[in-house]
Amino acid sequence: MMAVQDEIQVNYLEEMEVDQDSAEVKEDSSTYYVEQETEDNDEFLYGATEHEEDLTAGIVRTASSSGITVHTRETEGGVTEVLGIEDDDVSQSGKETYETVTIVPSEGDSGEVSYVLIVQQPEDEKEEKEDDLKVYDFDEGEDPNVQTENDEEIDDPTTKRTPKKSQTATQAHMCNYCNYTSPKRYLLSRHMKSHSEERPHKCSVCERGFKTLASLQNHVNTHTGTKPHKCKYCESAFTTSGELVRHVRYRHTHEKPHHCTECDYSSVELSKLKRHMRCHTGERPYQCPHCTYASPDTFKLKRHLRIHTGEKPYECDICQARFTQSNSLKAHRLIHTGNKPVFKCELCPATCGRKTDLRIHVQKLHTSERPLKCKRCCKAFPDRYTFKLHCKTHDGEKCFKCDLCPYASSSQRHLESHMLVHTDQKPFQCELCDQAFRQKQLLRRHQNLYHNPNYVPPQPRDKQHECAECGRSFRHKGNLIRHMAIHDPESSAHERALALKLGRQKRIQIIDGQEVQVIDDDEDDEDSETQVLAVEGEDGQQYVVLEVIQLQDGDGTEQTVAVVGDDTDLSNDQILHTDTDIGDLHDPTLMQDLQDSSNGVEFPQPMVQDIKPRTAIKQEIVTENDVKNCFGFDDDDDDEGDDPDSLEFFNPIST
DNA sequence: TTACTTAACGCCCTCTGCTGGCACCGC
DNA sequence: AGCGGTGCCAGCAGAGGGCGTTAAGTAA
Repeated sequence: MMAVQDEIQVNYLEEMEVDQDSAEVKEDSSTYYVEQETEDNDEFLYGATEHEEDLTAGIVRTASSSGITVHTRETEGGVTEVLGIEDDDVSQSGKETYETVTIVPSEGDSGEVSYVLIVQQPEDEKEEKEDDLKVYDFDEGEDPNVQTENDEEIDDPTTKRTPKKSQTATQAHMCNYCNYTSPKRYLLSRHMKSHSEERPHKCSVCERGFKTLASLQNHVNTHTGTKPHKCKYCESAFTTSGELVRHVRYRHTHEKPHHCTECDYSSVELSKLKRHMRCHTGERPYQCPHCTYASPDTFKLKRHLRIHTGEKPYECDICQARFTQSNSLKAHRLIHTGNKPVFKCELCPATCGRKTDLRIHVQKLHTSERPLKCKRCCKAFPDRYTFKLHCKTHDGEKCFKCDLCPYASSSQRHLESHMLVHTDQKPFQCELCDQAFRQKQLLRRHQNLYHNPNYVPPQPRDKQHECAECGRSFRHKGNLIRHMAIHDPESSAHERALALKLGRQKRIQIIDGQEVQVIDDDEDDEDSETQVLAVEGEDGQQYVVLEVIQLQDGDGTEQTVAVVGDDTDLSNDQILHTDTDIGDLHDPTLMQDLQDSSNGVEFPQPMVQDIKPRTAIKQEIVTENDVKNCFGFDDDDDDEGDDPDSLEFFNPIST
């Protein structure tokens, strides 16, 4: 800090300091932030206004804050030069106060380079200012210890040096270390204690020292628990009367004399209002040394620094998880206690664990900028929730109808897949052979079967559907339902109706004068294995039933037929070409997809298309006897030997 | 000169809101 | 299997409340 002294001797006008790290320009107790320059040359300006102009000599910037405007210039060498400082109030009054300043590098004790800002006063003000300064001038012959303290005070960015402008040189008693003056000698004497680190009044309990007897007495009271100032509204008690008064204002009278001029905020303490004002000005005096974050107060900076230090002072006593903030721990603890609050949505049955999540829920599901239109029926809905509710009304309804044939589906995806039949497109081409498919899963299954030697078909499922009457178990719910008819023969029609109502769809029906239900599968189970049936055709050839379709006779009556496949070249006119070949039977997942996508397809007549070896499916009318003969059908599936789920059994290649 | 009051600083706390990662679920 | 929607959770920051401490003002 001797550099300061030297400069003061030469050009003793007014000293300011610019710390290199924060580029912080301080004048007395007010702090003006000129600019912050980080390692990556990002620049931050904490001021109400900013002006930047490129000049050949460098970049000139203007930053304003708290009624003071600071003009700086960055030269080519990266040196920031403060050109001048303006008092906005004075400037507005028309009085020119533009000052010339220079920045002098100064090496501090810590090794960090600071800058001393020397402000050049205009000549006409200089004399008057110097007269004033004489009043507060430092005595060069002061005790060197005292001088050191003063240096530390200047180095400390939090140190305030508040001149009392109202005080004049006519007051008799003046402090030699600061601008304090007092008409009373004792007051100055008392004030001088603030400059001294001497603490003559020692606590007998903890040996801590205090400057005044009153301070010691208050401290001793903390040891003894003596709190003489008791609140008349509650049980609280305090060591000083000031604490009690403030407490009463905070807790009981809610008297808030300090009002914000920008908003309706008011506070008990002025310091709180000052802190509050930073949210209006955007002032962030506390710069993080590790990143670009700057905080409006010390606590936030301290809290923020934990990110860099990794400090997590809050530990869960149950699971030892650690947190940087106390409230994070508090929220975490609720997981263990089970006392999680439940925030119920007023607009739907949804509940959330936290208020903020409920708000997001309402935002996402119950607010929408524009109405949502149902693609199926074109109705519009105000938000996502009502839209989703509406969509459920379409469940089971085949809203997606083909324009070229009577096909209808409950899903847009299925309709799109179906349309490939009309366009004869097969977008999924096998890269290892010339096979192509209409569906992605068909290609995948094909590649597994023919190009992947490591492919292992999934295991058949357990028999999870048990009859409550006799204890027999079935793999498929449909079989159980059918089985239940044994116990109550009169209920079959009702059960079928119920099954249909529940959305379960019959996979195979043999129409031969009378309806025979062969097998159902679990529509509600995505993992359900496909019911694959084998039948024997009129030519004695065994066929595998791949799918069941509805046909219309000439008289308009519907007939259900089974689509079957074999491993032979087919030349029958009534051949339904699909992407499926016999190998499909190895892949139950694929078969499920196939049946899902073809279920309910209404073909006015069979479609005859190109036939390729191993990709042709022969369509046959199969009879009940065909099926029964083929299966040795005994009306249940609890025997592995005749289990229609058994792919091996139904694989025509293996037979 | 003393004792009390007031102002100011600073620390710690809570409440709140936003964000992003993650897991789960349904399509 | 992939993807989007959704809820849960941790991390983090903004804002403000409450109080301990100290210094300055002031009346007795």
